[in-house]
Amino acid sequence: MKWKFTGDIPIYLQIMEQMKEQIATGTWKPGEKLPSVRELAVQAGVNPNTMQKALAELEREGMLYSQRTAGRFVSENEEEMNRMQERLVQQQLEGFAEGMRKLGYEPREALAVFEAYCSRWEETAERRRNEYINGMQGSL
Amino acid sequence: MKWKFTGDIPIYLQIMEQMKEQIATGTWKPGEKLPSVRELAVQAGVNPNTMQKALAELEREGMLYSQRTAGRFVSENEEEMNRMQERLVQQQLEGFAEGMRKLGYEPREALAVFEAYCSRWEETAERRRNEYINGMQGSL
Amino acid sequence: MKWKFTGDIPIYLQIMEQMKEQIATGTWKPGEKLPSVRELAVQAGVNPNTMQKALAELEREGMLYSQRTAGRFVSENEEEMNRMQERLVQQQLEGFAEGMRKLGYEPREALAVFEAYCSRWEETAERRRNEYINGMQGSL
Amino acid sequence: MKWKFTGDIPIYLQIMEQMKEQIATGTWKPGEKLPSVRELAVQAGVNPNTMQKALAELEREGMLYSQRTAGRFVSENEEEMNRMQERLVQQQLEGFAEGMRKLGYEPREALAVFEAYCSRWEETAERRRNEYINGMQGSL
DNA sequence: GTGGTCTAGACCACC
DNA sequence: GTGGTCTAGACCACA
Repeated sequence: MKWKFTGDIPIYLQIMEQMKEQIATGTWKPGEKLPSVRELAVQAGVNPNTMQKALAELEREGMLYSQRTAGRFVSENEEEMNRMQERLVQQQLEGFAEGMRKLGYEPREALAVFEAYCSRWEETAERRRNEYINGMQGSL
Repeated sequence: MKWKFTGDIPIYLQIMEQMKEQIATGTWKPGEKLPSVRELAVQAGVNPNTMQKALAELEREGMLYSQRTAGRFVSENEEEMNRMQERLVQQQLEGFAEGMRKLGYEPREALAVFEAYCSRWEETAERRRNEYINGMQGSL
Repeated sequence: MKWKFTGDIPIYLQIMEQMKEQIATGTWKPGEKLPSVRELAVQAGVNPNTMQKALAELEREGMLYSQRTAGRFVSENEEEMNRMQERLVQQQLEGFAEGMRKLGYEPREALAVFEAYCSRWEETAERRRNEYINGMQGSL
Repeated sequence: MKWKFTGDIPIYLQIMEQMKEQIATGTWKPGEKLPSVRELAVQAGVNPNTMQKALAELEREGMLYSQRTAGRFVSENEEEMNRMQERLVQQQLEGFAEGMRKLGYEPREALAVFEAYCSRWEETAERRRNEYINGMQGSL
């Protein structure tokens, strides 16, 4: 696991976010055992207190559970995890819709704008891919 | 202008956000004179210093300009304002795409999900409209 | 006389500066009679109080003198004017030397840098002149 | 660090200027940790808020960066700092050229005048040095 | 009356 | 102990 922090957001929040990402994308599987707090803290280069706070918070949110003697694990309660995931997605959607509304866009308009954004994004991704391939060929 | 603050974000940032909304949606027109710092502070129920900080920051961002003895005005530089608006939209788009990516969604997938969200939203809006009409009829 | 004001410096100071420039460059000659305060204020588009303050200040500095009934005049005391001019120049020199010193430049180094600046300046001026001439020719 | 303030310029601007000087002349090195806001405020004899404002502004300009719980540091981005330095020099040059222009001097003329100023300055410096040496000898 | 600056003193989240 | 935010209240130059 790679950790990267920016200066102006509480570190424990950044840790939580990055852990959620690991779980959502399946890098960390349900039931998997986490390293100890101390080890994680060392890996991340943060104060153990800070790591502890992040894990405790994630536990409160139901993403992790701890067995007093055996360590901490990614939650296995699939239903719970799904509900969690769904809630996060819902938050994203509402946040985006609300943000765009404040800028004067109706949901459908926001949708159109985001569609355009996706197209632009795919285009550049495509271009990069080609450049990468050409670069490879050039190096032969 | 109505002000509403939540406890966990600096007030001056919330003021800035709400003012941007007023300008983006055209409630405040370019060139329009704002109430004095003191008056705005009273309206919002915050300390003049806090309001001052929010306004100064918005000024730094180019949304407002001040004439030291005459008051503060919404920026008239239309081009600048458009660029501002565009930047805010871009931020929304990128924030949403990034947020969804962290939840395991590719941009196109996020688009589909948001499309579904829009449909749901329109449906409820439609339903509410009908209920409203029916309610009206019922009250006759 | 053309007036141009920027927002973040007291207007009366800007008036003073621009008047000094007029006098230093000989646009206004010693002994020349100035328009009335009211007229100047109208020309400059400022409050008569503001213009009055600027003129009073210039008078205090010895650049103008007023005859109660006849109006205000540019000072004729040549010696005084020369001393004034010299003082202003001295201020510029010292200010520049001090500013550069704070940036780590000895006077001689500052001189060299300014020499380079002059060369650059002349170059662009030259280029602009040529472009102007060519533009003229092109329009024939 | 010694602090000295004059009454007619906002204190926080004077603080900024003096800090820039410290950094430009290398008294404060890139990456170096600054004393805490409170301590600096005490040293300078100003209110912590005032010091905070000055530091925040310098941070906005990229001369400093802060880690919320560890303290404030001089920026390490050397390239950025060089650009900063260059910009300050450029400001000095343009300010001087413009100031002299208003007094009726073309850039080259200003250069000549400044050259004379440098010579005078070196002369007095030389004289002072000799007096100092003689004083030393005299005191034997 | 306007924006701007400053002081004094407080509280907070974070590490 | 650190930076950051906020309040309450004051003063100033300017128009």
